[in-house]
Amino acid sequence: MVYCSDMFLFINKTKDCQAEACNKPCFCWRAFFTEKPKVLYKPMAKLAPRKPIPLLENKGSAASDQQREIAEAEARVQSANEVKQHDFTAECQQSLLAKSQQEKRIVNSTIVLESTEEVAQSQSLINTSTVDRPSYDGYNWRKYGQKQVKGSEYPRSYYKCTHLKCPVKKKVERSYDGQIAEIVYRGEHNHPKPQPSKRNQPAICSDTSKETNKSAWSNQHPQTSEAYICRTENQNDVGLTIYSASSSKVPCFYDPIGMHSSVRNPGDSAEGNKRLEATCVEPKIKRRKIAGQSNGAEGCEGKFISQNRDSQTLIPLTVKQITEAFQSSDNKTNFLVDVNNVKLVGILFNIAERITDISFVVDDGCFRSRESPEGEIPPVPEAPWSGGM
DNA sequence: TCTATTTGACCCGGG
DNA sequence: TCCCGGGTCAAATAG
Ligand SMILES: [Zn+2]
Repeated sequence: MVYCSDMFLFINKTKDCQAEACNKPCFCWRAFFTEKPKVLYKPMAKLAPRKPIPLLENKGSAASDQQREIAEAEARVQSANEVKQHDFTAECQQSLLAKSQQEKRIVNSTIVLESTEEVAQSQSLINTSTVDRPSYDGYNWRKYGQKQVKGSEYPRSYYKCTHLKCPVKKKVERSYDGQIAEIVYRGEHNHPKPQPSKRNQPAICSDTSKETNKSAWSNQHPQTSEAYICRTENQNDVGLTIYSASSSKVPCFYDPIGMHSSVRNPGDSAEGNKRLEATCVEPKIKRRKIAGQSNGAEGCEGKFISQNRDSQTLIPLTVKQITEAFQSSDNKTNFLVDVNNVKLVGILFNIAERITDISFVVDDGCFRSRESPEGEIPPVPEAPWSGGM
């Protein structure tokens, strides 16, 4: 098995387990890979090159590449959601819709792994080329603010989709070393992904400004209904970063920054229909005048504040949660993960040097793989360490 | 000249 | 009512 280095493995909780025989709170999970961001956050102003860089142009500085990677990571997060849409059965989709209001949070941590290409298939949506070509998330974003949030040690950046009238926004928190601390998407795009035109790609800000640069655009993916992207549900997406070593058989995990391990679950209520609240944007009067608070502007701009709004979040998962990992057979590597006190046995299937699938065994013994039809419970693969889970 | 980012000020809901 | 803090605006700035 060949491990791809610097990749993130995101594990998404897609829905609650509905197997009849299962009374326990287990879930269905699906995973996807993304590259591990390495860029350092540089709070410096005006460092970001605004000019979009033609795809493929990047072969340049490592720094650029790193930046791109971060962006891609984000993109994948979002794309994963798309993927999700495809993979699920109608039933699942309904389930998702039910929760659509909830914020989507994805956690990640680091692990090692291989093939960057990831599970590519599913993700083909996004990336496609192994080569860089950042696809970011395929949408164009404009940064409209940055702020140091109180509870967070990292600055939070605010982005808006640049598409006309598209209400989608995203908040990105990134650690100084480039780790994605959290990404939250709100709303759903009301337009298809923009075509990858080298020109005119509004900075895809995937990150703090400086990184914005070079973006190569991507979007290659089939259109997939992006309409669903943000509406997906999960509040508990968890991600693992797999780190790795090129050919080692056993992944070695490490924790670059001692990341956050908190997996936050928005309170989420599932109800609520996801209609984006229309924001009535009225011409606002300029606010920035003198300190005197002027009468409030009269615009009533709806805010997507509640957690039931569509959104997604990326949260790092500490490596501690990956309690064990090792290769069990020719094309499988197992690892044990502890997510919210739920023990998951992850199995990375690797065929032809490509990771083709990942499945998890929840502590209740139910086994779910991305493609597993609802209710079907494939035999539980035996985990080498099963004795001590 | 144009466009995107930076960044401090402002808005506004919650406590 | 005041204060706090997250989110947003928009002038200034940079490329
Ligand atoms: Zn959009």
